[in-house]
Amino acid sequence: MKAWQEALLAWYRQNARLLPWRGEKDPYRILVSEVLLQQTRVEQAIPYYRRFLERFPTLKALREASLEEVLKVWQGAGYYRRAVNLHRLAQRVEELPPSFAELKGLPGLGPYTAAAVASIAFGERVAAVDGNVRRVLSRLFAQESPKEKELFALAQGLLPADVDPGTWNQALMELGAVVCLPKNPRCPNCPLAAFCQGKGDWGRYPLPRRRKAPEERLMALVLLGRKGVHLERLQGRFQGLYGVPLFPPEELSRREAAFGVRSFPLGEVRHALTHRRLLVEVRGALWPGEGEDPWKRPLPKLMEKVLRKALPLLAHEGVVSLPDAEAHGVKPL
DNA sequence: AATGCGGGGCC
DNA sequence: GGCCCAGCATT
Repeated sequence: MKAWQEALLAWYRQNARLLPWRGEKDPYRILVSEVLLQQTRVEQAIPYYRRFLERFPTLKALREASLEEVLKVWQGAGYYRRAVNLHRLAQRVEELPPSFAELKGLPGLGPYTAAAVASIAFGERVAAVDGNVRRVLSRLFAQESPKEKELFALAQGLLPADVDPGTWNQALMELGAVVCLPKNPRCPNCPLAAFCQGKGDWGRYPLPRRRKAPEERLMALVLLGRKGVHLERLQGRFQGLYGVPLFPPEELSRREAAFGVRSFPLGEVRHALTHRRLLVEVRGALWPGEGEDPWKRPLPKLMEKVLRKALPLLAHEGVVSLPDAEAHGVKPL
């Protein structure tokens, strides 16, 4: 084993954060943690990890739950396909297969998550390359734009013999998460500083690829019926969750005609996604249908904003219960 | 290889 | 406001 590998492992033994899934043996619980951690910071994932496992403690419990129930627990965590895929996975297999190759075929498990579960839960010697590992290795070996395949081959070759692969993978990720940071890396505190070829100008490794999120204009139509708001199951973006009709502005007249209403403006809502800046004009109308209480459904954050903007309409005749809304963090204007 | 998919924290 | 996060699926 090389000196830098010893240094990393020694650092990890001393500095590993105490996280709920550290030391966990149950492969299912490790899987849940890894899926929740996809593109999600540790601090954000922890409460969902606890909530999810309290409600679905085993693969069997998850399998027997309804998708909507699963989404309700996932509400707020984002990337809702992860929840859908986890639910599908539970239907697909009785138990988690103990190998990287088999795990990688399951819904929602790509190369990273399959490798993470295989190495951490089952001890398989396979490298798990996430954004942290990519950044750490890019800097350590001064690689500006390493390709994914090369990076995996490199990481695979770096797995030390006689070290638990799950521990090694986590040590590399931990370093990236708390020392080898994207913006302000703490090189003076880094156990690998003496070995790092990219330390001088860390900004080059890896080279950031920039793109700015374009703006997208949409309209949201809040229809207030006798018993509440008209909700649809959303398609595409926010798939599986619920919300009011959301569409491009040019569809307004067609939508109004379909519902038999004339709408009026309630205000604008801005919502930033990673690759889009949404500018949503919220419109409302009284509608002869029934509708329902929206706060009982899994809603994306955008729809919470839309409904908050529509609060003056919702308060109309007290059809929608404001206490329910406030329980969801919605405050009157 | 590029794009869509959430939400939150940090600068 | 931009950037990034223990990525995956689709094209």
